[in-house]
This record gives sequence, structure tokens and C-alpha cells, in this order.
Amino acid sequence: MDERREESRVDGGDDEATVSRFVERFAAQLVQAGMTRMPARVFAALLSSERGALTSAELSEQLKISPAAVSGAVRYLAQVNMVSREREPGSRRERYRVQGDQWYTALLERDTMMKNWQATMQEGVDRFGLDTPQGRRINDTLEFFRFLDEELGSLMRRWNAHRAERLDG
Amino acid sequence: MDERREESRVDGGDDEATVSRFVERFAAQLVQAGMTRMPARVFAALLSSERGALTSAELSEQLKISPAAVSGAVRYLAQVNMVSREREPGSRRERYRVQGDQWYTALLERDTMMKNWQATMQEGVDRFGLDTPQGRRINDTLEFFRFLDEELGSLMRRWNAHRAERLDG
DNA sequence: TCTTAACTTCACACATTTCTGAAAACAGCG
DNA sequence: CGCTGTTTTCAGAAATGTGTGAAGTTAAGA
Repeated sequence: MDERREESRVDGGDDEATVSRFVERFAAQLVQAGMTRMPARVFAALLSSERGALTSAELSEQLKISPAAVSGAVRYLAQVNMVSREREPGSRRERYRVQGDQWYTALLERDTMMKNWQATMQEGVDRFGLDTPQGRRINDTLEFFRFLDEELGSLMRRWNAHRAERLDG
Repeated sequence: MDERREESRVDGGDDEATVSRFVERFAAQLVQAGMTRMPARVFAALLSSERGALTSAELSEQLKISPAAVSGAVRYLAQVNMVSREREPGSRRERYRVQGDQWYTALLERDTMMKNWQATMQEGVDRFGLDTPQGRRINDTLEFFRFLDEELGSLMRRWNAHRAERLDG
């Protein structure tokens, strides 16, 4: 039952207020980027935790939110693949872990979104035709998204190379 | 006073419903990308207009919104440099025009945002130190944003080259 | 099978956001 | 200098979003 060995201390030995300041600032940034508040705070807390994983109760206490709020936030985060759920053997507790080393690549994996933009712009071009000013204007945008779509792929390849080099060297 | 030559017909000769469908779909996409509804709709309408410019009254009528809503939307769009205001000489009306051929580059010019992310991540690294797991985790993110910042610059340069080629050839 | 800790769902209260109508401010024109 | 068409401001109504408490569900252990 009692397994709060280092859990009662904030991870890393920093004081709570200090960690909290970072968590909230980070969360605010995620909110600005379009994430809703609770998932943002939960994710920030997980990323700032020593093990990259916390239980529902820990999150609830650290962020001063209800278990219901944790549940909702985690559901969202799991859905978009930013955290995974782990069952702790021999306990009813669940543990939520930040998914992968490179969570931030999700920020660019707007693959679906990119396709949506392209479809919308294509509709506009079809609708108006390239013989109209607005058709050409929209086509320009379409071309850009196609370009961007390709470029982001090679960008991520370069990042992985860059990162591997840094970690090896 | 009466200068509704082709303004009463929807630009391009398409029927209103068809244009409206595209405008709303495009606007929805902008909303998903973080823009608020009214600015999104106004911008979509301007981009889909033949001349790339409409008066307040035209926007109000086409989108079925109050002049107040147009005013607010346009104020925002002008602030973020996506539309410019023009005074029509010999009239009290104002005309709003989509700014520039390449409005969409604004989507990537998250320059300020990028710096904010970097500052936040730097704070996290300082806070935790590279000798902690969470410090290293956050540092990884920081490195990514630095990389991304540089890459987006060269990406835009490639886009401009690509585009120039397409328009010339 | 029963008990109970843990998580989830749901209805609702509270907060925030968004759009409108009305009044005020502005600017061209006589 | 006042008149009038147009845009802006502002208080508040309406719509949305968000987090909680309480009830419901699940599953570990006896």
C-alpha cells in the first residue's frame, strides 16, 4: 500500500514551487499551441517528472485537480499517443508515462491535418478554376502545402541524423 | 453611392451557396489551426473573393454577421498582418484586402513562438540540470526547437525558389 | 463471491468566450 | 459647422467550454 519512497519528494530533489513554475509555464505554451489546459498540465508534469511517469493520485495531488480531471486529461493524451498507460503489477494503480523520447515530433506529425488542408484547397481550385484570380490564389496555397508536406519528411530525417550524431559523438 | 456593379453577384460567377461552402470549410480549417471563428471566416471570404478585397458591408452581408463582428475580425487580421485596410477615395467605405500573395507563409512565421518555446525549454534545462533524467529529456526538446528554427528558414528559401521556377517555367 | 481501492462517466455549476444591438466616434461633404 | 453614411466601442445576452462531486464500473485480493 505505501510505496511513496521518493514519490513524496518531488523528483530530482528540487522544491515543489520551482518544479511547479516550470510545469505551469510549459503547460501555458502547450495551451497556446492549441492543447486544452488539463492535458497540457498533465503532460508537462509527466515530462518534468524524474521517471517520466506518474500515477493518477500523484498527478491529482501535484496539480491540485480532481481524479476526474486527471482521467479526462489522460484519456486525451493517450488518444493522441503522447502518453501510454501502464498497470502496476500487484496494485490497482495505473501509471501514465510520456510516450517516446521524441514526443515533440508529434507537433509536426500533423500528417492528417496536412492532407485536410490539401483537400480543402483542392476543392477551392476545382470550384473556382485556374482561370479566375481566386482560383489561382488558392492554387498557390495548395502548392505550398504539397511542398511543405514533402519537406517536413526530409526535415525529420535530417533531425534524426543530427540527433544520432550528437548522441554518438 | 451605388457601385455594386459585380459585387451583388458573387465573384467569379459561381453561385453563393457553392462559394459559401468553400468559405466555411476553409474557415473551419483555420479555426482548427487556432484562429478564432470570425477572423477565420472573414479571411476565407476575402481569399475567395475575385479581387481579394471586400468592403465591410459586403462581408457583413455575405457572412450574415453584424458590422461589429466584421470590425473585430478585421482589427485582428490587420494586427497579425494578414489583411490591409484601404480607404476608397470618394467614399466613406473601407476596403479590406488579403495581404500579399503568400499569406500562408505566416503559418510558419511562428518566429516569436519558436523563441518562446526555446526560452521555456532552456529554463527547464537550467532548473533540472543535465545530470537528471528530466533535464536531459527537456534538453532534447530544446535541441529540436533550435534545429527546427534553422530548418524552417532554409525551407522557406527553397519554397521561394521552387515557386519562382514554377511561375517562370 | 464479496469487499474495496482505483478509475471512469455524467450531470451540472461556474467561468470564459463570442457575437450582437445600441450608442458613440469618425470623416467626407454640403 | 452641421448632416449623414460608416466604422468602432461597449455592455450584456447567448453559446461554449471546463472541472467537480457523486454515482457507477472494474478488477485485485481475501
